[in-house]
Amino acid sequence: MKRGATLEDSLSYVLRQALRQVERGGAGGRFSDGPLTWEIPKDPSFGDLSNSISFKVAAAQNEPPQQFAEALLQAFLSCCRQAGADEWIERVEAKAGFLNVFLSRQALTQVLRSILRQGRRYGMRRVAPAPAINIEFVSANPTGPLSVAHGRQAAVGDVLARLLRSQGCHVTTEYYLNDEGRQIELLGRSIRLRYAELLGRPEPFPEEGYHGAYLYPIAQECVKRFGDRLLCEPEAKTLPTFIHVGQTHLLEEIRKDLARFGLPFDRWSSQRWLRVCGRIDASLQTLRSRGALYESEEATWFASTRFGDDKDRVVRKRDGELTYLAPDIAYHQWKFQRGYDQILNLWGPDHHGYIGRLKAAVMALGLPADRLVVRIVQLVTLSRRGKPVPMSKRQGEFVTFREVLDEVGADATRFFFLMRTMESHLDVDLELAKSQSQENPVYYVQYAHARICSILAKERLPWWARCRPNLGLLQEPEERLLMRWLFQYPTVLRLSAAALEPHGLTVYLRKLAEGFHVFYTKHRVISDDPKRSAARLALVRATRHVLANGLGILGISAPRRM
RNA sequence: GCGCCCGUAGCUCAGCGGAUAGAGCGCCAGCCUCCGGAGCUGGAUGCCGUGGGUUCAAAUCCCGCCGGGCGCGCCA
Repeated sequence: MKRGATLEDSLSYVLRQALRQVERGGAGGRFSDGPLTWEIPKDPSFGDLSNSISFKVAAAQNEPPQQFAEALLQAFLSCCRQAGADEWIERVEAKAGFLNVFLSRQALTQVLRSILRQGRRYGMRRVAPAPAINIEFVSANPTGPLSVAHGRQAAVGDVLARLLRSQGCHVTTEYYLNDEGRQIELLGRSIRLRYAELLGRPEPFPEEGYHGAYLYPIAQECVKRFGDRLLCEPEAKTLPTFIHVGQTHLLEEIRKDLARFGLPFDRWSSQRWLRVCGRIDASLQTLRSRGALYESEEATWFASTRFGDDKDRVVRKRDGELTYLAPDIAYHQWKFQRGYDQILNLWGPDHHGYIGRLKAAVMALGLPADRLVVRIVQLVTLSRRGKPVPMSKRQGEFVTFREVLDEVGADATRFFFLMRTMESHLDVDLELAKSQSQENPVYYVQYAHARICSILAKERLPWWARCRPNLGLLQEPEERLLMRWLFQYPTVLRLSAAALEPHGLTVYLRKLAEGFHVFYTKHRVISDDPKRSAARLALVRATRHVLANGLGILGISAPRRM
């Protein structure tokens, strides 16, 4: 096996060679140059890896699939021999058109050995040069507490970053701060009104203001720091003070939640900063020089329809103010200028209509728009024992991310947020998520890890057994199945990263934990047979590494005891 | 009206072009002299929303319809 290549990689190489041989004999097209991917059959009776390329080639060559599969099988076997890979394979079958590969015991024990050698590096890839990827997510306005939907975005984005890093990418996580504009001014005014209210001089509260009770502590702070001085001056003059106090406070709360969730952003970008250093004007200038802006009805428009958008968009309003699109264009131009190979944004579903205009802007700037990928993370609903929990409590109040974190805890919250594909609506049953018992899938996985730790703590082996465990002794079906799961881990990481979908990893970890629990129930690890104990301890130790690595990528703790 | 997401077991959802459609929860029946029972074993449950099409092969891809959710501002 080539250094750094997984067993799966090597077998793909061999398969490609075999296909080339068979194709040369036949009349068909060049399938051997196309993508060749192994599937992992759910049913182990179909082998450890399987491939259905024969159907495609056979259809093109007008040949029965099974007949082609049999020819491919012969070529595959001889290529294996040539490549010296035949020791990894117990047997290969051509069945109903599929090519099913059964790994040898040697291959599986080799997997075990590489896990034990690599430890936390198992499953990691190294790519040179490392692609640079920027992921921007959460980016909630500092005008209130994080919502449950933000929490889901936080979990997905963070795990995506870790997954991509595991595949050798250089990832920057980034939070874009809308620290200027109408919403922020509204925040300042809302705080001022609460402040006036606390001082016994209430004024009518506007419909569109921020009604949430979380503004009272901020108003209280203003009272403490400034007394009633801020009411003596005109609103226009004191607004910056209210905004500053409010934004600082709310941003601090957001950071606290994210920190509790184990999520430190690499970079915080600010809209205000973009404006101050002239980047917004500059990018509008670029658009103008490229003829993508025009004036109409006293406003400035971006001709986004020329770049595939449904309609043109205003960037500067009649009153001279910029719309939110202008700074966002500048922000993305700046991200491109920073030289990323891929720029990934995670947005809520309410932003989906916005993708078109942003892509249009990137194209209009002459930037490679295909490097910008926007994924929508769908909404979260909460339930309790199957009954929906209303997300919006009173006016301006909603169930916050923090409340869920308080009730359920960071580990379980993360796991539940990652159990579904990000583009599906997600329902989290709070009672299920926080129950520290039977039915909770988080504990199922963590329990497997803790169980192994407690076994390992009991290890009392003679030195000779510990040094060179004979892994060939692992012959029980449950042992083989467990090794099969361990073998799949790198593939699961690779596929999850490629699909930009973390949830496959949570599904996998449940299966791995199940594989362990089944093995554990059936067989004793530590027995009076030192050789067998040593082999099983090695198996169990490898399992622990993979559980810990997988949980690590999910950002979930792998407890030694529970 | 237009756009996006979703309709799969009683509930929450995997599977997203391949072999007999799966898991968890819930329900029923079992398993601790022995490494952690937060575990394991067995059982019942399905016109994969619907009608067409593409394909050797469709829950999966394409089109129509029905049902649910969310968007569609010179708000962000």
